[in-house]
Order: sequence, then C-alpha cells, then structure tokens
Amino acid sequence: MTPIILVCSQDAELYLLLAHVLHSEGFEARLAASEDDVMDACTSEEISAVLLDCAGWPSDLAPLCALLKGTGLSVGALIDGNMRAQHLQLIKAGLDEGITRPLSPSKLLAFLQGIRPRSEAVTRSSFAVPAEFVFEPHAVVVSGKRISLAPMEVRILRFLLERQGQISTRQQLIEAAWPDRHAVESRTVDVHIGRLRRAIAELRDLRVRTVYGAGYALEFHYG
Amino acid sequence: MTPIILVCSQDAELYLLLAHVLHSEGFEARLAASEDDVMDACTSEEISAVLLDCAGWPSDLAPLCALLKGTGLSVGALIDGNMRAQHLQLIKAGLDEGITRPLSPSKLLAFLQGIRPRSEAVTRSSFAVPAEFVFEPHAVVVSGKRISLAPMEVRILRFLLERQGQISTRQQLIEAAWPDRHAVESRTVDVHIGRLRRAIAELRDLRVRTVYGAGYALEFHYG
DNA sequence: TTCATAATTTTGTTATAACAAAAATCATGA
DNA sequence: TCATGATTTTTGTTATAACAAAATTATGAA
Repeated sequence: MTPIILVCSQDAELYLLLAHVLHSEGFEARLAASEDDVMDACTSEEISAVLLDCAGWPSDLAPLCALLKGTGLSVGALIDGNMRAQHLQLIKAGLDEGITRPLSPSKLLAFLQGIRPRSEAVTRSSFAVPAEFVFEPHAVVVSGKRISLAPMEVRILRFLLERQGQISTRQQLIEAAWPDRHAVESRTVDVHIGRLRRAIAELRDLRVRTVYGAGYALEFHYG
Repeated sequence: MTPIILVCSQDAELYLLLAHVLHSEGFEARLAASEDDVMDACTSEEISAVLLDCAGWPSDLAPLCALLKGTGLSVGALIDGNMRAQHLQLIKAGLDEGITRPLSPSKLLAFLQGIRPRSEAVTRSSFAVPAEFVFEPHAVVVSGKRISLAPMEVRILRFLLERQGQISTRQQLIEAAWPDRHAVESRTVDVHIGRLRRAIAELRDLRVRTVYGAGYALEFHYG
C-alpha cells in the first residue's frame, strides 16, 4: 500500500517538484490548496502524513495543524527560518517536524520515512559499531574470526551495524555507503547485499534480513 | 559516466529540489550562483547541459546563454510565463528549451534525456503502431500469429513499438505503461521485459534489445 | 441473479549466477 | 625508482527462476 502524503500549498511548482520527489521515493502525493481540500482528502483517502507549506498558504496554519494532529496524522511543515513565532505556534499545535527553508529533500524524506528528527539522528549516530567488530579496509574481525570483505561490503556492514537492527531502504544504503551523488540502480544494492551475505555466512550470530518491499535489516545476537 | 547538469541559480531551495530529482534520475547536479561559478564549472568538469533559472538570477541571462551555446552546450531555462521578452531574448541567444514556471519535473527530465520538445513529442505521438500489429487486451496479432500477452506486456510492447527503435529508459517505460503515480522498482521493468521476450520469442522479426546501463529498444524488421 | 469463496492470472519483488566495465594492484623492464 | 602493461579485484548491470502479493475470473450455493 503506497503511503499518501497530502501537500497543503498554493505553490504549484513546489507541489510538482515535491510530487516528483515523493513519487520516486515510493510515496504518492496529493495537493490541497484550501481547507476544504484538506477535509475532502482526509475523508476520501487514507492519508499517511500531511506537509504544510507555510509560505504557500494564505492564513495561519496552526489551527489546521491542531485539527490534523487531533486525528492522529503525522504533520510536517515547511517553515521560513525567520518566522519563529509561526514555528512556535505550530509546535504548540503539535507539529511533528518543522523543516526550514530552503527545503532539503533528504530531511523531508527522513521525516516521511520515520527517521527521527536531526537532533535525535545526531544522538543516534553515536550508536557506534559494537566493540566486538573491528573493521579494516578489506575485512572485519569479529568473534575471533577475520572475514575478508570488499570495501563496499565493509561500508554496508558498518552502516547496518550502526542502524542496530532498524530497517534500511535501498536508498538509505546508497546514501550511506556510496560516494556522494553516485547514482546506482537500487538492484545494485541487492547484489552487494548478496555478496555480503555470502562473505559473512560463517558467522552464526550475524544475518542480513530482507524486509519485503522495504529493504534490509541486520540481525546480530550478542553473546 | 554520469551526466552533469549545471544549475545556474541563486535559489537554494530550488537547487536542492532539482538536485534531488536529477540525482534520482541518474544525473549529477552542480550549482553556479554567479557567472564566475559558471566559467569555473565549465572549465573544471565536463558539463552535459546547463539549466538557467531566470527568476533566481540577478541579471539578463541571454548573454550567458549565447556564450554557453557558443561552446556547444545544451541549454535549458526556467522562464516565468509572463516574461515573454526575456524568453524571446533567450531564444535569439540559441536556447534549446524554455521550461515555463511552474516547473514540471517530467518536462525538464524529458529535455535532459534528449526527448524532443513537446511540439515534436506531439508530432511523434502520431507515430502509430505499425499496421501489422493488432492489439487485444490480452494478446497481439502479427504476421498471422496471435500471441497471448498479459495486459502489462501489451502496454509495454505498444509503447516500444511507438518509440520506433529508440531507446527507452526504465523510468520512461514506467511512466508510459503503469498507471499514473504507480511506484514500482525499476527492476520490475526488467522482469516484465523478460516475460515479454519469452512471449514474443516465436516472432523472428521482433526483438527487445537491452542497452547496457540505459534501457531497452525494440528491433522490428518490416517485411 | 447474487454473492461468497476458490482458483487462476497477473503483477511486484527477491535471489543469485553471470557478464560488463571500472578501479586497484602487481609485475616487469628501462 | 618509475612508467607501463598485465592481472586481479571490485563494482555495476543483466537475466531469469522463483516466491509473495494483488487482482481477476470462475464456480457453486443460496
């Protein structure tokens, strides 16, 4: 079931760009240009999250935010950096994520894919690799065993360890393990996962699990 | 070699969004916020195309456009619909493609992927399926043979026939053959191409050719 | 005729062997 | 020691069998 994101804006171009980005990340986008549109959309479809465009909306969005939060929806908002009072109002209304302009698509996507806000992301980045794992450029040492790995396999394994069992999409793996702006097909990830699996096959407590239609997660049993 | 698109703008958010869109379509984006930046970029890297943001540039872009065209680069421009004089100046400067605001990502991508401008696209859509092919919902009849096909295979074959041997990317196939806003993995396309190939295997004059790293094209020998 | 259920078809996704291309490393000779 | 060519390793992509899920069609009972 493709999650549907309701974009509340009267900025047509922003919507077109966002719709494109969302679509290519596995979301569907819907446009609401008025409060009536918002009500109609929430009634007729199962909306997964709402994105409020503060610059592209003629009135104060805090009441609408409160209403949407009252229905249990996740709500994010695009907020101008200089509109602090508005930001505060939205936070009081229960806003889940404020995304300041200029908009960073990756932060928006992180919000939509359930990744915690940056402050928590920073906290989580201190989730280091468990001490049992010692990485080398072409290998990993764990449980007294030294496993040869290609550099790409090393990067993927390290990332999955840092994620501590959470599901990673292929796109997240690409962003984490490939050099910046390096475009590869998502099925390239699948092939590397297979290579990593074969390389670590002899480790009984470590396994890469496939989550159908979502991505991959690491299972590691400490002992 | 990933094509590099130089985006000339001082609108940070537009750049972030465009960079994201371009990146996920297999392009790399670079930002130039001044004419010096443009010159630096063109000197230091092999730029495949340039995109001029007329709203996000402080001066007339026609001279820069002429300069870039002089170097043989493809140049597109984002142009406000009400800036006709500017549009004319850019056309006189040799502009390849004017994309009016609000920006449609698919039109931008069509330009970047070498698809002809819309006027030519409309012309090309009259390239009907050759008369030898008669399509049914679950089959195609050609050369006196009736080949059973799944509906998706019918849509893919029809699209490839209309393309008359031109290469289609997986994304183009998805946009043409799948319902609007339907998100599938690009490897889903590969699987359907395989199924289509098996279905039409007995037709000696019809073949789906793989273009490594690009997509697919149909080979059909009339006779 | 309608509707619920089962069966079948279609579509989406995964795994992995294999091939293509690029990058890194090694060997050799000047 | 260094440049160059050869070899090996690494990475990206493709093909396709197989599995999972969704959609459509068929069937039988009410």
